Amino acid sequence: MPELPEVEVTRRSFADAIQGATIAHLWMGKPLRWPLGCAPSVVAGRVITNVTRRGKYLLLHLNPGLLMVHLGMSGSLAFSPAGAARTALGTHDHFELHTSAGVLRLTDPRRFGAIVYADGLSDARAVKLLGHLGVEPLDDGFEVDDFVAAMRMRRAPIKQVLLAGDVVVGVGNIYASEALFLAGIRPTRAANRVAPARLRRLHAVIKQVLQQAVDLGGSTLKDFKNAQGEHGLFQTQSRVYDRAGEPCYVCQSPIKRMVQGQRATYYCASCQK
DNA sequence: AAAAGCCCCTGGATGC
DNA sequence: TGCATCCAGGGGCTTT
Repeated sequence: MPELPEVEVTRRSFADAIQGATIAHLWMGKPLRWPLGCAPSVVAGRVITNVTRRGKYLLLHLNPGLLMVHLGMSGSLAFSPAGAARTALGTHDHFELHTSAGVLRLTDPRRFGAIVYADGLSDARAVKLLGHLGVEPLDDGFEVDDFVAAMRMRRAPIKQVLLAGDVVVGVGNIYASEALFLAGIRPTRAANRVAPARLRRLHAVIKQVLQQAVDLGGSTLKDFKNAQGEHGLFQTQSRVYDRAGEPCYVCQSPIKRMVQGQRATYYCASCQK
């Protein structure tokens, strides 16, 4: 589910509401991808000072401490303001953070998601999850010359390099296919065999497509909703993702589907070289 | 160092 | 209707 746009849309949908709140109680249901890393009672009484995002991780900054939230493939968060009615816990609800401002709940059927506590960003547990991440594509630090240089060092298929997240973060399976289409690059092409001019174009369209997706509230393929329960609209704008056999909007040839690294890739064989 | 596979898990869609 | 198979927004870990 959640790539950078969905995670960012989720963040914006509850960050202001929960900022400044005091944690009353943390509840964990079935095990997620990793253990929380502390006793749930450890965070009780702490204040949530801010909610930020790094790649596809949401970071709840506590005073003191840090809760790293990852939505995996099927996770979503829901925020219920204090006093508002909320549904009973369901089979797939595996985390709740009760605060003075309301309750933040994680629903994650597949349980690839995670909630991990660290003492701070320099804590080993945070470094392990965040330390290797590449640059943020929507920040000023996403510099075109650095991007081109980094891609020129990699021999793997360019789509896999995008997904790996160590050059640039947040580009997942949907937006990798979309960006490569917009840049006219075949997903299987070795990154170091892509002409610099096309890499520069790729740099531009990564920013463009991610920003567009954020503006549209993300992609809702099956079940994505932000923390206010609203779904996204980007999927209606996708040029290639999930369009196998349908005509390319540019040249009318049928969009192709293939598998790279156990993930589906969509592309136009005519527009992408 | 980098690349390629392997899993973790559940549910929905599809096919026989 | 029932059962088997395939597929799904991720990514750390292990092996080459």
